Amino acid sequence: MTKHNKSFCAADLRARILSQDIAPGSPLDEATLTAEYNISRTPLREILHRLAGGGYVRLEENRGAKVESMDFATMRVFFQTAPLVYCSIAQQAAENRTSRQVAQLKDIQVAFVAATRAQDTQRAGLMNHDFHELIGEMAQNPYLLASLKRMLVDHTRLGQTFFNPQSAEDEARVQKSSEQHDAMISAIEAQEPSLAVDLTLQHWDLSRGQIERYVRPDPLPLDVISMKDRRDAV
Amino acid sequence: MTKHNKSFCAADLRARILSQDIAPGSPLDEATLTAEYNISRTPLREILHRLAGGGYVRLEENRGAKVESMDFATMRVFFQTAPLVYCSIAQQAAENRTSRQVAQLKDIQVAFVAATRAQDTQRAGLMNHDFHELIGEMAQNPYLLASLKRMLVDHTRLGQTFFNPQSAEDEARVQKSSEQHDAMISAIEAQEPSLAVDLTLQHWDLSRGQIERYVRPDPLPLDVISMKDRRDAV
DNA sequence: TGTATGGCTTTCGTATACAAATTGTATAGG
DNA sequence: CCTATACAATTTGTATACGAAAGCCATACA
Repeated sequence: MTKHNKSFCAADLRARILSQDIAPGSPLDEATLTAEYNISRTPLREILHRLAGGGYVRLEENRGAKVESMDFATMRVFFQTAPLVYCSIAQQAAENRTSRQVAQLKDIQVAFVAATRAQDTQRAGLMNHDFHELIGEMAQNPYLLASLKRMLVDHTRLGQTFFNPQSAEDEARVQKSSEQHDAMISAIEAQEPSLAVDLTLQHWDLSRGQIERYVRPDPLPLDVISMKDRRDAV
Repeated sequence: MTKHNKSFCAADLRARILSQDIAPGSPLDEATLTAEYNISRTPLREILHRLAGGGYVRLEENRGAKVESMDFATMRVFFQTAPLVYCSIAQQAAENRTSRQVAQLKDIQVAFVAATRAQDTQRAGLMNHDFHELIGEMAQNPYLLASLKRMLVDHTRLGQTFFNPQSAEDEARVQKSSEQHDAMISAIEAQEPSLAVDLTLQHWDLSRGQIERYVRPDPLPLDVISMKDRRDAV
């Protein structure tokens, strides 16, 4: 580790934030990071500013950098806005994609499938992220791309549990997600915007369900700490 | 000029880019700017990175910073996307605005009207920019806000001629634009989303017409250099 | 016992010096 | 006369040292 420490640091921080390896709200101490990645503070601060521009990090004057956190108000807005942005992007991606980009997308999908097969949750999440980000670039729309990228930061963090299947149903959903990716690639390659939009909506529904299950999981079994017993104990 | 040189530099560069005082595509030389604003290269580079994050500036590795340029492909996308983003923002602004923000918006509108009265084209453009950016913040939607901000950078640059009226009709349009602002403030304050959307569409149509007139102006009069004479001359 | 104030530590912001990379130019060879 | 290559000059990228601001803790006073 001598020369491309800077780009490695940037990519690694991004990956660690997306995978929640660094939790939302965590402070990012400059001294610690410079020691960890063996770069000096100047390039590190440039990286932090870039990550801040992309919505990964929040900078506060004289108070350092923190990983951007998600409150409930933002989550509500996230669910409101996602279909609009994702579908608009999908439509334009199908219209404007280049064949070179389609080839790239297929490569990413191969890597994504490999990661899910290998149970590499973190890499699967990152490859899924890159998959959707590349669709965003296919749309050739720098304005909506800005929205999409910001949404994906939060989406990837929220969906981190998705690629860590705990049950047979979970595994079936990951499989279905992968199949939807394949269908989206076909629709985009064939330049069929309305089909791409339909598939995107289905993909969103699947992902939304998973996030909802994560946010509102099954309650703890009542017979372990029964409400009645607790009332008696007080 | 001793201490807040940095924030001044950031604000001034932003204003000069938005007003096309620094033309799209212009190189931003570090040495020149550090001398001009009397700050050192480290904070200047941070400013350039921030401006790059906002879509004002493009950074290329080892090749410095240039003002972001607009090609024809992007302009086409701009016209496609603006109604969607502006209307979505307007609707949510009317739903989610705080009364503090409404007060701020009125202040900006006062400054905007004053600038148009004073024929201060550059300041009018900037106040118009801030007006629409604040509406973006009212929407409380960080995802769409990213799109809006990027659109406004290009919109403000394209519309730079708008507030420099050359004819009675031009002046009437500026007046109408200002009245539309007032109506938008009312709709947002009264929390009437659908009215806000209607007004936004009208405002967009007015602005779009002005941009189209700017991009495709009246041709030069043919009797100055007649086509016939030119053919004979060759 | 609670609060306010003082210095003390830690962390962030800026300047400057140095290293690396790119571009322009001049010269030699075809 | 054109082209290629090497060297010089300019410009960008990085490291480090110094200055400034914020947070913390202890102590003193109400």
